Amino acid sequence: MTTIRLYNSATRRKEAFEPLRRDDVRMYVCGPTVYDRAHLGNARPVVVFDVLFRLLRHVYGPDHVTYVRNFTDVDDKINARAREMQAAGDTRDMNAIIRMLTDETIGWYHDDMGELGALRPTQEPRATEWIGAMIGMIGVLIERGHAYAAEGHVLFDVRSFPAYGRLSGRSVDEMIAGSRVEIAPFKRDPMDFVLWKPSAPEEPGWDSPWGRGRPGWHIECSAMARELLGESFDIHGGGLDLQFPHHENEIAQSCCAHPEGSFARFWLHNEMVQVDGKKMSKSLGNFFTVRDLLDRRESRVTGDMIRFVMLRTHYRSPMDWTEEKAEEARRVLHDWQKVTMDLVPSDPAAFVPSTVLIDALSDDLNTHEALSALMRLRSEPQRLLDNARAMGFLSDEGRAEFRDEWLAYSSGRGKSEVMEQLAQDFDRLRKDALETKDFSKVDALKAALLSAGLEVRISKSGVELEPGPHFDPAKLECIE
RNA sequence: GGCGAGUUGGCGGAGUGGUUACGCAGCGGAUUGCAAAUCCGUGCACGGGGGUUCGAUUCCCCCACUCGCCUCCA
Repeated sequence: MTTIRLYNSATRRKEAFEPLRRDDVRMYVCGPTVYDRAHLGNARPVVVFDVLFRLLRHVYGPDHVTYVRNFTDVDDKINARAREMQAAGDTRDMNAIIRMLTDETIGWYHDDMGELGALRPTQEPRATEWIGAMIGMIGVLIERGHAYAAEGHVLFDVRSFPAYGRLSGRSVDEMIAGSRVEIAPFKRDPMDFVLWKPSAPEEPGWDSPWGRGRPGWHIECSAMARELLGESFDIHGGGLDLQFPHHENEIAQSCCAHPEGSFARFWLHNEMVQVDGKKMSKSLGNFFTVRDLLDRRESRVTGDMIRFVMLRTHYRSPMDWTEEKAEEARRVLHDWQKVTMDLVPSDPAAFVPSTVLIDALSDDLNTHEALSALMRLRSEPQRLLDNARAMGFLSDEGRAEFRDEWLAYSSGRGKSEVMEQLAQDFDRLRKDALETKDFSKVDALKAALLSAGLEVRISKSGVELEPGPHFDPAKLECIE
């Protein structure tokens, strides 16, 4: 049996992973707040934890892993976006706008993350569908003396939980000393955080023992994790920027409401995506969305390419998105597509992944090494295909798209009479030139073909044309 | 200011107490009218200082720099 070793943020060590129950490995990952297209930073944990999900399924069996990732569909940023839309002339009431906005954003998210080769989690709960569980948990926290109501709010009393700050390695006193936030006057302690807050009449709100209001951000994960995974489960993942305060608060809420459980045993945090050495974030405005990248016609970026670039960097290191990395990914993936084009993927149930691949991934998700292992499999295309697919690359859709384009624009095989004609014309031109020693016409045509991204293969038996990594059909039209 | 992570060849990026992954680029060769593609070969490294050690890029200490969190954020 493969032993998976994972770096546990809670202990700051790489530890051998042993699930609580081998027949039900449980993982929770913080999902997006749905008010906008996912940017590249949002995509990183999706890809990273997708790899972990796949690895767990491989080791423990596909039916023995439960992966929960939430959608935050109640949040001040969503409310703010709805108000913006009203200001821009949308006449619907706020709740109607929000419903449309969150539904649409979730659809986009599924589309975009699907193109990155990410499997859907086992469950994707929406916060608004679990408000009752949140209210219940808040009630328990008040009963147990870990929370208090004040001016329509309910606050968590951080002083009631001695372990507060342990995950992120800080103490309440130090944080207060270095605090730069304004402190609401009704807080007993400056670090106390909101479990429930009142809603204005037009804002989304739910009736509760503390009046009409909405949950604070952190309680949803605690409540949904408890409902769907139980008081104790195996893995909790998310971006490093969530470690404090979000995950710290989740631990406080869950452990105080359910002291009989241990909440998550392994905490995994992925590092940030950077642009020009700075974290990509919405607040800095230096972000671009996955969809921007996929739709930018001239760069022709595919989901596989984004996935490749993501996994080329270890998940605990910051990752810079650069043109050079995208190009490397393009070149490698084009090659993989080409050499596996005519093969049929093995039945995933019967296929045994490469030991090197599994060993690499089992060592705290060394995806870089795993990709190197795939590259070394190039001389065995069937194994390359099957192993690459196990890593989420070379999907059926991507392969079909590649194959169609390749056949349409290569000579000698496939369905392209135009390209065949072009190759023959080129060959005749070249043979003439060999007689006359005047290569100017041949060189001009060759340069044009190459600049369209075609590979021009000249041999004694003739000329072959094939699309290369940078092939662009649009450029072909200029060629006479 | 507090806490944490990092600094590897031209670039990206693993890893290891001794024999230096891998990819790209570069260089040389085969091939070609010249190329492209392909194949073969090849040079280049571990931020600075001190310590432990027979031996450190790898362990320890100090310094410098970079990044992140401490406020919404994946």
